[in-house]
Amino acid sequence: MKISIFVVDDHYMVTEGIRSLLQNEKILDWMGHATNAASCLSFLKLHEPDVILMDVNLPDKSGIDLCKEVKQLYPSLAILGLSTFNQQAIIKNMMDNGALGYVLKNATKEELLEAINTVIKGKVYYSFEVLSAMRKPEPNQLLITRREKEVLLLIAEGLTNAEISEKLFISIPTVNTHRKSLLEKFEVKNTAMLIGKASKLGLI
Amino acid sequence: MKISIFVVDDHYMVTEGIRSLLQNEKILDWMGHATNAASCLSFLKLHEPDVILMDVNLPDKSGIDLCKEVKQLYPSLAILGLSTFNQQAIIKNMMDNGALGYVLKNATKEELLEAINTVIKGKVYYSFEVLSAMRKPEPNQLLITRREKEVLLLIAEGLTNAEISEKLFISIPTVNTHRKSLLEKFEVKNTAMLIGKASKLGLI
DNA sequence: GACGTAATCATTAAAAAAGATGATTTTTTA
DNA sequence: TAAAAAATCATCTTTTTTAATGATTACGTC
Repeated sequence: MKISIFVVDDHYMVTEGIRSLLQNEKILDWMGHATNAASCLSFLKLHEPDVILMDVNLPDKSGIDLCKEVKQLYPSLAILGLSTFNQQAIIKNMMDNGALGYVLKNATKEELLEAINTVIKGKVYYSFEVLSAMRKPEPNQLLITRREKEVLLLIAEGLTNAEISEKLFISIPTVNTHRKSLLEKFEVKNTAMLIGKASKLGLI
Repeated sequence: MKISIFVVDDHYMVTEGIRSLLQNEKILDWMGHATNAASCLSFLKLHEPDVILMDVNLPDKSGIDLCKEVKQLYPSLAILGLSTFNQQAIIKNMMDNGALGYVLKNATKEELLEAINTVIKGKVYYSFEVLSAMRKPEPNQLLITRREKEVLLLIAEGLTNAEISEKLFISIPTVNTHRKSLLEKFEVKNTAMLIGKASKLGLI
């Protein structure tokens, strides 16, 4: 039986590249592509692919959110995360929200086929490069708590401690505590570095 | 006479997508692709394509630097910038360094062909979306001066005013002045927002 | 139900950044 | 070369952040 594939990516060159790579595989059935989350969801109301290749960055919502939604609506569907970024935070987030695997956009045809064949069986697939990135003993960015992340986002928006404390209904010293934890966990020494690093990691 | 095309992009899916899009165009001659700046330069020692499609983000050096180098070595070569990002700062930078046009990775086949046919004649090409982005009266990010940019980078690295003043051999008040200009030009109210915005714009 | 972590708040002090104004000297550029 | 823009420095004030310590409460997990 054929494996049906659907791709969600806003870059036409990428979807076309994938189509071109996979078109001669007799085991695969190309169902088309969507360029945003909304049209992906519409498509899924009418069709049911076996595997979705899903970009992490979409114009209307993040691939991570879309992944979550799709997985709730169609739990049996296998989702493969797709991105140019090889970053623990993003990858982990994607996997936590239901993706079964993760491949980079510089993956070879062989990697892509292996990924598809792996997730279709319900197993987890990471490409080689992703694995080696995951192994790196990166700082503790992933360990930041819910509250710390809220504070981080507000800092990035330019709010001062006083403003944050108002917005979150907590005291200024508390905001300060979170702020200090963030500096520690990110291993940086001030706000500028914090935002820089968080930005690089795609957290803001 | 055929137009020979060469692509520099580290994402295999993208180069494959472009190849697939262009393969049936009789007027074009596909010369292959490189996945990094170094192999692009090696290739150019042996061959001379008419047009290069060049990604802005390469693993070994930025497309902007590569663009500059290639243009110095082979002035007659037409370079088309290629990126997922539609940002004035990057686009302007690329064009200033010798690119003749700029297309996004979600460009259609028609756009791509038009871009190639335009730059081969020595004319400038912007895709529709790029043009509309350029028209937007974005802040004054592009107008930051050399010195301001230096200061910006050091701020992003986490240096304090005192440290920056030492590094650049200027007084602390001067650093402060630059810092304040940066806040103004970026239309932000503190360091956190500054770094966030600069990061989004790909300046750091 | 004990334990660890997260989240909360407090106090005090030092360091750094931001805001306001003004002024001089280079550099660029029209 | 004259005007405009950039880079430099100064003073002073206010706001904000960072640091150092300590402590209580809430919550989920084993």
